[in-house]
Amino acid sequence: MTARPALLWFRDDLRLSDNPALRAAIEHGPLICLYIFDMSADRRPLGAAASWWLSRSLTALSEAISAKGGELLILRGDPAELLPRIAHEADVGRVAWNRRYEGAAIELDKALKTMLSEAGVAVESFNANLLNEPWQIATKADGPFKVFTPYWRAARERGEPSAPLPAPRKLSKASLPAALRKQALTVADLALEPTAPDWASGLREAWTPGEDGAQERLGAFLDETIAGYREGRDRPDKLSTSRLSPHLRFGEISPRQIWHATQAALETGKMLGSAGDAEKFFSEIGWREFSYHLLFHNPDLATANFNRRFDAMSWEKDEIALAAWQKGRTGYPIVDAGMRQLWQTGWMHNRVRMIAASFLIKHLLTDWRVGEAWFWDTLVDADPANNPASWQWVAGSGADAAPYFRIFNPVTHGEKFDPKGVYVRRFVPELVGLDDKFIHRPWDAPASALKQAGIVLDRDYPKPIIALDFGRRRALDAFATLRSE
DNA sequence: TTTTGAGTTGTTCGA
DNA sequence: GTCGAACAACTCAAA
Repeated sequence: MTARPALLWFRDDLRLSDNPALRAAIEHGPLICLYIFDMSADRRPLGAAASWWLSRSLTALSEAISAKGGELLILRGDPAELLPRIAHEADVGRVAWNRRYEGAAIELDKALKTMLSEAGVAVESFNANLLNEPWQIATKADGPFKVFTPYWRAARERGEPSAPLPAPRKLSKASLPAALRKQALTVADLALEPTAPDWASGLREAWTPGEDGAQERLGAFLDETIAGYREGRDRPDKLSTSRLSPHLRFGEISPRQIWHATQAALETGKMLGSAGDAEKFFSEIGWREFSYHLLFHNPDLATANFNRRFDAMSWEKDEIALAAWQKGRTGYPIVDAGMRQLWQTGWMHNRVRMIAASFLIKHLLTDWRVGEAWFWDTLVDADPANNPASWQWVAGSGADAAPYFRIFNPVTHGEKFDPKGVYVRRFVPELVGLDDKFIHRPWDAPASALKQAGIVLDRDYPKPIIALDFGRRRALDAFATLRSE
């Protein structure tokens, strides 16, 4: 009698190394590797850019599994219906997965655990994607943290994260019943990549989705980029960030792996960065952890104000201004460069995300959820925790939020963080010839400078869609109404 | 229970 | 150009 197969359900953990569910599953007999493209309306669907990434990442995963003798089974539908059926048809004895933290995903996983257990299937779940489970970090009063610094201090006091697991050398392949095999899809069948029009060329140039691509990027970051990270991370004109966010989003690399690789590079002296650079990098990983902590304790983080006082806010609904922001035609070069970088590459530098988000929320007085939804659709790293937590932070409705009177000035920020306009010129080519002095405020440029650059305002590049002092004043007044009393 | 120190990422104004 | 102060209280987390 042969052992019943074990089923590994891949979700946001598209890797073979440091994958605890995978390790648990291969200990018992033949293996079924499964990915389900979730079609249920109960879960938030992926945005377009993330769908593109998923397509590439699944291809990479499928190839990596095949290279080790296994096979990735891809299906489409509702996991609540599919998983119990597969377990039954394939006589699965054990199911393993790595945990997710969105409210709807937790609900689904709980329900499945019950269903499968009642059907005589052993179910195991693991932490693969966080240094600490959200519930493992708590205040002395046993509550959730609402401020990053004490959260991160408490997390650090738990000590070093455990060592990452190696990838299995070989994978076995369970035989599938014919009925199930007939439903198997290829990645191409999922049709996640755009065709007409094909808007993904900039994404293909910028990224290599998949576990190998993630490890390469980490290696390059630790070999070179991390030097000066502490200050350099704020400079969009330099490639000074890790750009690991989409790899983390899909679990192609784990924070444990990042932590230990960074620590090892630091200790062997191979790294150009200082201990201070590494510490800053760790704290950015910490912000991701904090966002998951917030999401776990506030499942409606993407839809409801963390600070309920903001429910009384009356936002503007200006479709024309919103479209200008989305297309990168606000007339503020740093905002427009960011929004176009997002559109072209599926990613935006963190500093510019804050500037662009602040502009939408404060100067255009737009509900943060509108911006969150746009980023969700256009970011390859659109993350269920980071994205809403960060938008709420900028809005002032979130945990540990900036005081309401902090309204980023896109001109000052541009001049501070992109002093030569290198970033602006990269993504707003119509301003290429404009003098550095006016690159962040073309409307101030004298006629001669515009003429020399071959720019006619409102023909080649828009005049500002809103005056900064007007927008700032309006936002301050609107936010003032939310104060107590 | 009360107190105390502290809190990612800012802006503007006036000396 | 540079620097400090004002902005406006508020909430969190621990002692």
